[in-house]
Amino acid sequence: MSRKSERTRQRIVEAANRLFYHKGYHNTSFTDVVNASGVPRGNIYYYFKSKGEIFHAAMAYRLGRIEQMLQSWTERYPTPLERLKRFLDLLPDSADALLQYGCPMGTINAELAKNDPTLHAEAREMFLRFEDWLTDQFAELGYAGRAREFARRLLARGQGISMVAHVYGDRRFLMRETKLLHHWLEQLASGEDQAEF
Amino acid sequence: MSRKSERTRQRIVEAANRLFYHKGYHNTSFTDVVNASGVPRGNIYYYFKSKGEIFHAAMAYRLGRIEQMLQSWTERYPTPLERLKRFLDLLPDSADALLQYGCPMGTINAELAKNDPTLHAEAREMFLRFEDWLTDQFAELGYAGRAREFARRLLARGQGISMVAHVYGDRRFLMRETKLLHHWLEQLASGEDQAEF
DNA sequence: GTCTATAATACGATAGAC
DNA sequence: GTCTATCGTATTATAGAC
Repeated sequence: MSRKSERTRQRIVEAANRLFYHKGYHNTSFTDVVNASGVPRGNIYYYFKSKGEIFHAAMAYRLGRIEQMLQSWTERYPTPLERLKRFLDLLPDSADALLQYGCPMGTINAELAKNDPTLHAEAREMFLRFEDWLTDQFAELGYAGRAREFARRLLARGQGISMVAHVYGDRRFLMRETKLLHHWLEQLASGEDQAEF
Repeated sequence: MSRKSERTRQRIVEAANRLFYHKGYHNTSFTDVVNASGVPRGNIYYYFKSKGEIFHAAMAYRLGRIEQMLQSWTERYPTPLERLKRFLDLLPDSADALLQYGCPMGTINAELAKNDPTLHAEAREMFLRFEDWLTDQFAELGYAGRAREFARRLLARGQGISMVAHVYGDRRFLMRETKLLHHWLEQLASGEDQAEF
């Protein structure tokens, strides 16, 4: 595959990925992808033979970025508390997009979990990567036995905050609730587990 | 409008409402509604002149049921703590549907908030009704100044739990996290606010 | 008010020239 | 590898007989 064709393919993937986030999967048409990517209509079928395959490529692209991000956090921050707090910073850092389109991971999963098991399994992988990484951090923090429980709980808290902030368009809510999660993590790190959350 | 035509109209609304929940709005076709309602094809256009109008009717239907439910809780349970705990019982009570299709209120809002402002405004009304009712209960519990904050937080917690339980298909998570929320409410009712959550 | 037939368009996908 | 023209189907929506 030539360098130019790789770039074309990547243009399609990134355009489709953006549209799937901004409009949802079912509400994104082939024509949308064609227009957004600038690639001639039939040409897309040279790279992907169906809409499902484009989705597959978009999820692979996202997974790569997520893994890259998590790995960079692991390298940059020496303590699990710092890493977990960096994770929480995703919320304020991407507040604009979250308010307008919701969580890129949560909204696509909620849409496809209804009745597209194959596509949903690919979308769910994003959750699993985050969960594994968060589990590692909670374990290193001293909660080995409950690390996965805490990880899943933290994901759910983030999803709830993103969802409600999105539905209400409420930036202050997003910021306020994120602070609460910081407090929780600090309590956990200091050994004061009584809050339980 | 005759009694029969009212029944026909209602059949359409209920079929569409169920489909919007089970498949999502954009993934529900007119043909789906025709098949599910048993009403002849063109006949639907006698009652609704567009898909958007069917959605409007479906949301009005849901809102009526929500208001009916909240009012019955207000009448049946004398204390705000009992009412709030009844609200939490929605999660285990509808666990089967939540695991398969997600929260009926959350998923439709997440889908339409992306880029359908008119339809989204109608879906958001459901959140507002719950929030107002929850706010009343927290106020009566003695947290007048923070009642709306607590109401929105409780909604977000429920949304996060529903979302993650849906994505993972994890019923035990749903049950476990709901218990945590019960503890929170009990702490609030007993005046031990230090947990903050 | 009810129903069938069908229009008009948008959809995902293909064929084939270059 | 690239691009245009177009296919067959599913979509929303209408016309008009009863």
